[in-house]
Amino acid sequence: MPEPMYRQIADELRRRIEAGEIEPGSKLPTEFELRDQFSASRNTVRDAVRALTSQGLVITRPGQGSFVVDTIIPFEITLSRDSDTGLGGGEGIAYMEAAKAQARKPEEGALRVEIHAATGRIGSELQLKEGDQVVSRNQTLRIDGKPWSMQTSFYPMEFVTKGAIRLVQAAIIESGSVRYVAETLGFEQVGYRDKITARPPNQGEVAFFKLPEVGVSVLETSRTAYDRLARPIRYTVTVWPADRNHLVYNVGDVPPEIQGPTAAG
Amino acid sequence: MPEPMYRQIADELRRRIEAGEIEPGSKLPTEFELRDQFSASRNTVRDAVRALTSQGLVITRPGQGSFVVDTIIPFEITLSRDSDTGLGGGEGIAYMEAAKAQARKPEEGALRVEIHAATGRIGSELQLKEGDQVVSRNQTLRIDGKPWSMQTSFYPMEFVTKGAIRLVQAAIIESGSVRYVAETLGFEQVGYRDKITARPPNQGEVAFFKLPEVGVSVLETSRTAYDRLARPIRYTVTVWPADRNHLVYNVGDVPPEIQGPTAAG
DNA sequence: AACGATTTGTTCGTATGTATC
DNA sequence: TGATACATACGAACAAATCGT
Repeated sequence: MPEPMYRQIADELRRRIEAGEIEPGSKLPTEFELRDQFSASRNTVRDAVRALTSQGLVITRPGQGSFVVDTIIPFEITLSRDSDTGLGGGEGIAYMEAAKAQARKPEEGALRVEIHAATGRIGSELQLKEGDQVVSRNQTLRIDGKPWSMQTSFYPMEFVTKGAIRLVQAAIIESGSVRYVAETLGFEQVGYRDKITARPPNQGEVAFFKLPEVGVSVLETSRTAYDRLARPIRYTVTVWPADRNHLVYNVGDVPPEIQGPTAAG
Repeated sequence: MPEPMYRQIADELRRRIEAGEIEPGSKLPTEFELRDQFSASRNTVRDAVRALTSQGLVITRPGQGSFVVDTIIPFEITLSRDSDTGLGGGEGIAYMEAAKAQARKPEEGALRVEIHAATGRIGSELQLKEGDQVVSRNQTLRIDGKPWSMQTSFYPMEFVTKGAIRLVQAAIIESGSVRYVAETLGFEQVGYRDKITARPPNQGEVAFFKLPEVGVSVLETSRTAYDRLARPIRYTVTVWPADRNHLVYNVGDVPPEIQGPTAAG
């Protein structure tokens, strides 16, 4: 009894997929056909197909069938600072520009502004006291009509009372929030620390990004930005479905990329 | 019929876990107990528990039970260049030092050296011609006895024939491969580009890292390093289980972190 | 718009295997 | 060795989504 039957079936199907016998986007045999092919019960072949979905190789669609996942051309987003503009990568404007450069059509979703008490991570990263308030500015981004990323920035509420009024308005700040805070309050962003992790999507992310419930991870970046006096001025959390986003950091002297992601194939 | 029963059960169990009614590391009721509690069949409660495992909330152990996942203190590894040493973060020596700084005990696994034809991504990133050879140097790293990361570096075989003989020897280069190549051949690394993605672990990674088959993602970083003349001198792929690793990049002027990851809690 | 056929999703019952204590 | 608990496997029935007629 080396391997359970459902694994043997899964391995054989994976072999067929990787050998190109079943092409990306095409339909697998139905569960009843697989049942006959492998002389197993329907439940057992379902276990096999589920093993493949959990590895991100296959998706199932009720009423239609099971399909080999279609290859998505990932969007490469550079999160290190652009040496020309000096802007941080990956946020608002920079993201939009990067998308256009890769011949994609970006759209910004509605901006949602909220005020909360600074809790846990947000409070400690912004070095706030217990009970201090923060403004959160949440925005979604789509590329070519597909939901692509979800970003929430947190600012100390003190920034608003000190004059950065537009932070609490649910309207996009055209020049960019970073520049707005610098011009209004004099807090000039000189650097940031990004922390990156990956995890399965939660229920809200599954719904928003239309992800399968298993087989696709999300990347989460959290960025703390600092001003010249090493004070934290912003904390931004971004969620990126890993099937359509690759994050890029350039460190030191790096030649420009020859082409978009298609060239790297 | 809003939600299928197994989802309702999963949601209720998730609620209990998140409310702290079932603590991290502790045992869930057995499948038979859950069957009685929820008046469902054993198969249905199994579906519920599987939903939780696929979200990384629970692990099941044959003969023992199902357990709420234990919180792992993630290891934070800075991949941007250290401004003092000028070395790239995350590799060999730098990784070991970072681990020690976080009061962890790092160990290096055996080094595996192989020679291959440069295919696909490796060939294009190193700008090699069809049929050119590459040296791969693969190494695993453990922290506190647990497998932590797996790294493979690729160098053009030409480097060896030009004198960097130690690249094909299965022995650790104490001073670091980067410095060795610089000293031997004069290819001094001045920068690198990291591309980061996340995906479900493959079978080999599940086995090596002892990961559950669902619920944990791996981060994959691929680094192309360049010399002063913008020539690629190295391509390194590293796999990091996301449950125990956070990647960090510092961009611009960033104050040092006050403490290890425990402080950020 | 309605219906039937197809295909996956959900639920149950049952039996047996395997890992752990 | 036995008891416990999860894993695998099969069979069956009905539900729900999709598609074409």
